[in-house]
Amino acid sequence: MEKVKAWEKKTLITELTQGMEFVNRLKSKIDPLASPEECDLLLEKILSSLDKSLSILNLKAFNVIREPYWCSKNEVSDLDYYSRDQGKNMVFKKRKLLQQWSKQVRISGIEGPNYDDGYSWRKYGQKDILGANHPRAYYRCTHKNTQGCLATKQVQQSDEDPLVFEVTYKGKHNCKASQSVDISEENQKANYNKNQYQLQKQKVGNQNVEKLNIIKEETLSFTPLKSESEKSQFFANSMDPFTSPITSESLYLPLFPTQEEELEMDQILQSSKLSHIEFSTTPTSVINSPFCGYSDLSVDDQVDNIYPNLMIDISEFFT
DNA sequence: AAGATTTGACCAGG
DNA sequence: CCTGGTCAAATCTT
Repeated sequence: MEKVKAWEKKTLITELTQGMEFVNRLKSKIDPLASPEECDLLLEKILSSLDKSLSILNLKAFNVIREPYWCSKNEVSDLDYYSRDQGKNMVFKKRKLLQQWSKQVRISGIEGPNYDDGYSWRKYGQKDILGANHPRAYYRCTHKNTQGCLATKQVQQSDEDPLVFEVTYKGKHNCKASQSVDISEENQKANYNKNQYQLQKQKVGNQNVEKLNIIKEETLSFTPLKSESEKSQFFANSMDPFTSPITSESLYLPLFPTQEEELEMDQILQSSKLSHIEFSTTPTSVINSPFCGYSDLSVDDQVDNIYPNLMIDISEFFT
């Protein structure tokens, strides 16, 4: 127990210190020589540090607040940034961006990309990606033509772990079908079971029987990725605690706790006074969140709204 | 026959 | 010119 607390404390301090450093670096970058890309990257790093810190405090508020999945329209978000006009003067600009976010899905078996996430997709392309062992598949919402739904997703098998599929969603569903989709927890379980059944059916049909169970689905990032360069950086840096973007499971993955530490951490979480809270580690719970993107409420207000009886005592992290 | 997938061609951005 | 994303004709599946 104490060991994990020490580890949490150390990580928390590291993250906050890191965040401060990024803020200072950003502060020094806001001069005529800094590029908007540099500033964007630093901002993402700052948010990442704060998010990780919150995760360590067992308070994943940002994962709920920043989750764009539940928005009903295919909105584009504005990215504010500084650029230069032709006279090389710094000017303030807004860029329209299609919101996108990614997650990783771990399964067993070879049918990973076909797992059921509650929406119906139509594959429209596949591409070999430079430096990747596996091709990237492109899907769009089945209802694009009938209802003009612009949601798309990309699925790519991980190089490091063939059981992991990286899924990047772009845009949000505005089709009727998606709005009526019930992605409650029970329904998700049903989807998983259905998936398992289909996998087994297919494999048996191929005379290649093996145990096919969905081991785990884990959301690694629901962060809206604001540019292609950041997106490519996400995967490149996803195991780097200092450059990876905000991740809902960043508490675990980038910091490489030992198995023993992970086990103890689970015990802590289970015995914790916060353990009754269901955190949004899958779209299942996230999707029922009343929040959509950023709101005018402060973080405190939003947390209070989600968990009205939540009392957080962080002193134990510093004992 | 209708809908979904495959795959080479095309296109835009860097 | 290279790369990633999309298109669309051919093919496959239901």
